[in-house]
Amino acid sequence: MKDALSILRRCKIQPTPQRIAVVEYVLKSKAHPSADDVLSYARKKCPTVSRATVYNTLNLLVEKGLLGMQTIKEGAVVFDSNIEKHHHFVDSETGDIYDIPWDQLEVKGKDKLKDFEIFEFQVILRGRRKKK
Amino acid sequence: MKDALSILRRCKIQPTPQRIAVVEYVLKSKAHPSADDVLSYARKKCPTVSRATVYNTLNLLVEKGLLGMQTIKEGAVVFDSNIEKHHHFVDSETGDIYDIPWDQLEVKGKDKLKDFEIFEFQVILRGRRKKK
DNA sequence: AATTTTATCTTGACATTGTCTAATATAATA
DNA sequence: TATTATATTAGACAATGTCAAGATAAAATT
Repeated sequence: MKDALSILRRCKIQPTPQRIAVVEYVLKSKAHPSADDVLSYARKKCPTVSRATVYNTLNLLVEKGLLGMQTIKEGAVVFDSNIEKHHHFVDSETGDIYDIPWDQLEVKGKDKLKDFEIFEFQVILRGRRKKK
Repeated sequence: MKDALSILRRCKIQPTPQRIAVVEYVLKSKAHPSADDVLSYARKKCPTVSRATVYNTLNLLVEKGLLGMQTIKEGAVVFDSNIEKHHHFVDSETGDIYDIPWDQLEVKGKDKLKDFEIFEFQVILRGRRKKK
């Protein structure tokens, strides 16, 4: 029940060869592919698939909750005159970014991550800023 | 002692009108400007300043530790077939992204952030993956 | 089956973010 | 002043993403 076709059907997304190619790759991959990675793969199965279709399909999958989307990679950067360590809160509506003082949050459990040597970390929160 | 000129001198960055314009804006702004925001402002003071110079200067400031840099905004996105909640670890050398199971980390203190209504959050860690 | 309607795809144009190079300008040094 | 080193510029380029218009295909209706 994990083939691309039935996944699409189950989510009421009309299956097409293009969408199947996208889903096959993206839902199996344990890496974190970029849209362009997906495009490259999809073109192997479906050489005429267009960039727009890949983007549309990925967005569809995200809307349906089948796929997560993370803005971790570089590509759009903002600068921060506050060079104290701090966390960030992003207003989902406006995109505004607020600094959260470092000592307001505590992250426990990092020392249990044996596979990783941690240079730095931060908490990113998203939501809505309350009006005063 | 907080004017752009002395800041640049103190850090042994040769002051130029272009750099001063960049520093003035970026070190005072409490918002989180993008490179393009900085460019726009810098051109008010220094109409001929080029995109390259702004980028160069921002990178210089980051290298010297005068400025923080965050990749929070959208612009380059990766997708994630793991739709369970989880945190992320980014390998600083390779750029590889690893999922950290949700229950491995705990973030305390969120309820003290009275000004914000939190829809979601995650911890982003950066460092080096240990080889086995 | 034929036609209309609807959904999907493609192409190509465009915007944004960022890097790079070659040429020029400026400053520092001898 | 002549030389050298450092900064700046313009423009080309690449990557990521959005959008609109027309072409295609599928579904629904008659």
